[in-house]
Amino acid sequence: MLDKLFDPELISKLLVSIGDVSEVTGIPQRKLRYWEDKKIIASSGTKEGGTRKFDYVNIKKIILIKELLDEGYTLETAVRKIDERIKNLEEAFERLKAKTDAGESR
Amino acid sequence: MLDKLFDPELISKLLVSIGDVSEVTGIPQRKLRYWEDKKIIASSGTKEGGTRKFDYVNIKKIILIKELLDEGYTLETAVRKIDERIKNLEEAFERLKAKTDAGESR
DNA sequence: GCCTAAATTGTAGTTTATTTACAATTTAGG
DNA sequence: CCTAAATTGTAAATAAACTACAATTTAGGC
Repeated sequence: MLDKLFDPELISKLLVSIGDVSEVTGIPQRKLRYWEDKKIIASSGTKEGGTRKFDYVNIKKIILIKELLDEGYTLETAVRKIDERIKNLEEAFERLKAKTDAGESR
Repeated sequence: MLDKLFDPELISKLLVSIGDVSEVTGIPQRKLRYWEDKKIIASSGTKEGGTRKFDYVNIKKIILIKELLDEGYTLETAVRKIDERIKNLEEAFERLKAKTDAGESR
């Protein structure tokens, strides 16, 4: 039972405002916008002319970058170092979503 | 590896605006506010005089209620029927968070 | 120490999103 | 048809976020 607890389909649809991402991660909004400009992170579900929204994977990415920056890496290096992990995370997510789509309990 | 994929600590901090919850669930904003007035759902992380934010569990609850309403149940009955499931969901969440806090990998 | 590129930050003015608080309307069942 | 539950409408006010300028700070190389 426990209906899946973590429903990847739903989790991937949870979009968080920049203000709340800033609170959760401890990264200032201004810096988040800068990182997005530099294509380091991406906002999603943002409608034309609307406000930014970040999803779970990108928020996780922000947290990982922050950790490496605190360890003294440059932005570029930090991003490169977590690149693989993020890729894995995304793929694992997609696999889980696909599996859910493919039926199973409700 | 795959650093936990679903980090319950993080997931429970993802707060979604009423507009986005409305989009995800298909329930009009007006109705969500009404349900909150009736104490059926709760918004969290809402700062005094600020805007509502909904967390994963409440969004899941909204979806479950919607399903039962579509099956013809009244609001009250729907809520009563999912009550147990939601309680289990919350508890499972807390257990997972506690386990994460208690150390383990990073 | 000085120079450069990277990294971060500041903010005014504008736009988008949400709120409250009033009330009206619709729906289901006895 | 009547009542209570359920839903909906909206104006005016407020909160939150946006952009687009540019300035500042930091880290390394020489």
